[in-house]
Amino acid sequence: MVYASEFPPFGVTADLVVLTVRDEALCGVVIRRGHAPYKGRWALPGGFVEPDEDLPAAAVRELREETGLRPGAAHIEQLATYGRPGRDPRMRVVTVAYLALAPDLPTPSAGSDAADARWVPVAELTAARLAFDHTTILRDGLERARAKLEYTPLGTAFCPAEFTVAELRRVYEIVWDAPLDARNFHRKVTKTDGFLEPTGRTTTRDGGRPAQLYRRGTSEQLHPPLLRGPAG
Amino acid sequence: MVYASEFPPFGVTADLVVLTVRDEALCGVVIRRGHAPYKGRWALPGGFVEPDEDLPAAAVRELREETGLRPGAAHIEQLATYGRPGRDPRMRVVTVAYLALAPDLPTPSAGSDAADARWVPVAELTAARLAFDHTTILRDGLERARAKLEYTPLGTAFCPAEFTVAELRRVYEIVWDAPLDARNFHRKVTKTDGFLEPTGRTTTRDGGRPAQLYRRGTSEQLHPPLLRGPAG
DNA sequence: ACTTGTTCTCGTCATAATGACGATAACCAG
DNA sequence: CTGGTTATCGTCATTATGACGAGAACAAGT
Repeated sequence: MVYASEFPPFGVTADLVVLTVRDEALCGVVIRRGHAPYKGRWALPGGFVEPDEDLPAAAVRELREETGLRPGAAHIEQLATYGRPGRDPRMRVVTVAYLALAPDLPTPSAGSDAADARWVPVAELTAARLAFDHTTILRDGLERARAKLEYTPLGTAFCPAEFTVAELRRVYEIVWDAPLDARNFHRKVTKTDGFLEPTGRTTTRDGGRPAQLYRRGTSEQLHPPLLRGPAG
Repeated sequence: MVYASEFPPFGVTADLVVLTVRDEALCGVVIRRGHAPYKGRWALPGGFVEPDEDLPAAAVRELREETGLRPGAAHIEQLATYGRPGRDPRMRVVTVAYLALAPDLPTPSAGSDAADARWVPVAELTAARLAFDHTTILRDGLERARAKLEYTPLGTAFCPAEFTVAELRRVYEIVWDAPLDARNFHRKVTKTDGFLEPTGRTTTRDGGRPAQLYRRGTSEQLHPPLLRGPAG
């Protein structure tokens, strides 16, 4: 690999907005920074892309190294890229941000690098002053996640492999921070082709009458979408 | 600016998918490459980001330098970032791609760098073998543009400042490559709040009965969206 | 002046999707 | 067996959509 002198060298990092729904709140992963700059501040997990590493691979690697999460269950997609000069005081860095949506997994064992990784409710994170421009990245990730629930079945990425309609509805209510009518939601998700696939099994883990268990269907898009209010 | 040795240096470019509607076809800008690699092949306009330049600024600069287009009229947004190792045979390059939607402007005067910039129908471009992974980037840009027409008023970015409903409908038909019912389309766009703003003036440039002229409204999102068929 | 061709714009009707909400089913705990 | 809880189905009014009829308002030609 030759590095010509004709082009300015940039550092490139892959950072992640990792979201889950736990304890009735939408939470994101942050890690406590161990050294300057922004020492002691919360930051999104991430790090430099290696010389021969693909960008999605770097995101997955950082997710595993810094949070201990297995990428298998999570949905990961590219979010956006941030490169404002001065956003890293040390040098010119371009950050390719990824958005990961995961079911509620146990907090990673504080082994390896993941020592200070934590799930924190996003309400606290958006109010806090994160390192670098990570507050902006987090906000963009949140808006992307909220929008994606409208026209894709990705709400299921927050659920375990098998889940009930009510559990999926709680996901929507928590991510959108708005109450939904249980009966209309049930009608919508069960009648939209390809959204849910019944397993035949039932569960009573939510109390009350037993609920059907579903897994995610095959479609990538919802037709028609499940829209938030006109305020959206 | 210090370049620590601890991180691998990347080249960073800003490339553009520039789309317009002209002569009843969706067209994109390509330039003919003057030197290796891919000498003589069509490529998307773009180039290296400068050491103290913001990413959107680099995209706007490249657009102006390589195509002579004034960024004022166009809509520009970040598309995605491409960084697969080996995508540029010379060195490791990460490309931040931008999507630009512009009204039909005259072909740039073949002055400056824009000597070999051309508008080419996207049907030809997607079939051609563009330089690097630019075919992939172009496809992603096309899909983004098609999707954005559904739930934003960005179809107006392809129109001049004042336009008729029929002209906007032609944009939709050409971008989606599907016929639309003129009467239903008219009802939809004129009754969706914030989509169009009447100017009071009329025109007969399309022949037939004079048509109202509109400009773009203030809303950023369409509620409800203007969906393509369930085929998605 | 009148006809013809064109496009614009409004209206009608059936169907589909949505929001609001009643009612029943099926479990658990006491 | 009673009351509490949640799941699921159904009803009804409202809204959005797709298909299409019909008149309005121009230009061009006769």
